[in-house]
Order: sequence, then structure tokens, then C-alpha cells
Amino acid sequence: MSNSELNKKEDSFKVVQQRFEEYLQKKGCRKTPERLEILKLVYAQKQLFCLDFLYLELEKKYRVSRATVYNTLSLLLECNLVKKHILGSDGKVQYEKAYKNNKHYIICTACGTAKEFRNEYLKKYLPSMTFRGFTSQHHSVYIYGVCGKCAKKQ
Amino acid sequence: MSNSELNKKEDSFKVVQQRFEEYLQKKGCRKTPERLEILKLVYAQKQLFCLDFLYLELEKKYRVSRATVYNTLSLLLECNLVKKHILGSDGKVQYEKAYKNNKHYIICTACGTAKEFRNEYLKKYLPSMTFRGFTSQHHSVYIYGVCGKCAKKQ
DNA sequence: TTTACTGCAAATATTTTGCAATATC
DNA sequence: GATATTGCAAAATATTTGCAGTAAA
Repeated sequence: MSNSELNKKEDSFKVVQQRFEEYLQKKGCRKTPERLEILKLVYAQKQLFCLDFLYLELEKKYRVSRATVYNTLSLLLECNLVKKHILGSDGKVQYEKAYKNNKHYIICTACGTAKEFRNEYLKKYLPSMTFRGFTSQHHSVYIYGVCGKCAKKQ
Repeated sequence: MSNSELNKKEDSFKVVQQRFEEYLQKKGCRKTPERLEILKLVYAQKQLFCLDFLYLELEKKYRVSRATVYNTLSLLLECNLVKKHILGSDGKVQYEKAYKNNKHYIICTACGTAKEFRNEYLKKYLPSMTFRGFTSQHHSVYIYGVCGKCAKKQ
């Protein structure tokens, strides 16, 4: 990654952190090291992840409980910094960062695989849509179907 | 609803029922009255619903267990006849029919409300997209943000 | 100094599984 | 007739809550 790209990423995280801290303040919640560490770890992920992945990663370095991870993910969900999904037919809950993360997925409902696809048009068109009174912040597009591998098996 | 609309709806359900029955056969599963009743009830819903809503509705007329509802919803998920979601910040699981039900939602992450919006362009564009080996069957679009009501409260 | 947050453990909620009876094929 | 599915209850998972100690404001 180039220097300018790294700077961009750091700036972006500053915005994220600020939004979280403002939300906490507005809600009368405290800024704790646990909450910040969880936010950092969430934003270090490029893929979908489950709650226990976060917990197990955090556990390696800090003393932290699952209850705190649940609590923090709920806060992040409320202030639009995290998305929570159920994709595929396995029915498992997955999370991903939300800020500037407008993803488009194709999902095989047979094997549960979620694969990202890029589409510049959607990326521009969807954020440009307006709705009375509604301030949009990010979006997700899911196209469900059956992948090549599973189609062969059937 | 006009006669022709009613016929259309019935025809559409025939296709759904046939797809389900074919899937059951392919998988070596049996066609049971419980499974058909659950499918019917799912397709009678115009909105998102939770599993327990189905169970409580079914219970009024039939002897059926939650385990069967879970089992059947999993089967319907696998054969792309049902979608499973987590929308909003309450983190609750919701379901909806999938066949010919390509919905677009705006979701307020503050109050958890999911509101459908119509967009003819997306409705046509998304199903027309092609991916190597992947057969797409239905889609969902979610635009997350904060609704007017919640923006005022903050 | 006040009180929200923490970890831990217990409580709840959600989902899955084991089993004997039943119904589909 | 063979066996997958059922309801029920018990087990396994996932999530939330109560509590006493700790730490942010």
C-alpha cells in the first residue's frame, strides 16, 4: 500500500472513531478502552466475520468478555458503524464494518458462500438516491442464487 | 383484486409449490402436509415476519411444533424460496418469501424500521446482471440510515 | 465522587437434536 | 414394509442480565 493510501485509511478511521465517540457522548455512554479496541478490530477486517472471531482475537491480547463484545457491537450497529447479516442457508450471523463499505454480494444459498462483486454504477447510483426525511449512510446489495459448483452437484 | 390478478397469484404459487416439491424430491425428502402448510403461510405474507409468528399462526389450525417450522424454513432457504434477514439495530431475525419478491428497503438503524421502496430501474437492472457460473434467482437492496423522526430526536 | 462499564456467572432466548410414534413412498 | 418426519422434551448455542468490583468523567 502506498503512503497516500495509508494516510487515507488512517484519516478514514479517525472519522469512524469520532462518530463512535460522538454517539457515545450523545447517549451518555463512556469511552472505554474495550470499546475502542473492538472498533479498531472491526475496522481492520476486510471480510465478514462473526462475533466469536472478534472475541477470540481480542482475548489473545486483552482481558475482555463476550458480554462486552455483544454490548459494543450493538452500539456500533445503532450508530451505523457496523452491519449485521444472515447470508446463505447456514443461518449464521455475520458482521462487517459499515462506514464507506457499500458492498455488493452474490450469495449461493446452497453452500452459503458470499462473494463480493464490484459494480461502479451501483456504487454511485444508490448513495445518490434520496428519500423524504431519510438520511442514507450506506447500503448493501445481495443477489441470491446458486453457484456453479452447487449447480453441478444438484 | 381482479380475477386476472387472482389467477396470476394462484399460478405464481403453483410454480413456488412445484419448485419446493422438486427440491424435496431431489434431496430425498418427503412431501408432508406440514411443509406445504408452512409454505402456503409464508407466501400469504406481504411483509417481513419472524419464525414465531408462523408458529403461532399455524398452531391455531394445526398440531405443529417449532422444530418443524425451523426445519421447513431451512429447506425453503436452501431452495431459494425464502430470505432470512437481520435489519435494523434490534438484531432480530426476520423472514420473507423470495420468489418474485425482489425488494428494496430503507432501514432506520436508530429505530429499526424497514420500509420498502419501489424502483423500477433496480428491479430490471439487478436481475439482468450475470456472473460466471452463478445463476441468480432474487435480490435484496438495503439502504441504511436515519429516518426523519429519529433525526429530530437526536 | 458518582455511576456506567467491566468480567463473570447465571438466566433467557433461540436453535438443534434424540427418541418413539406416525405417515410417506 | 422401510425409513424420513413428526411432536415433544431435552440439549446445545447464542444472547442478555444481575452483581460487585473498577474506572471514566
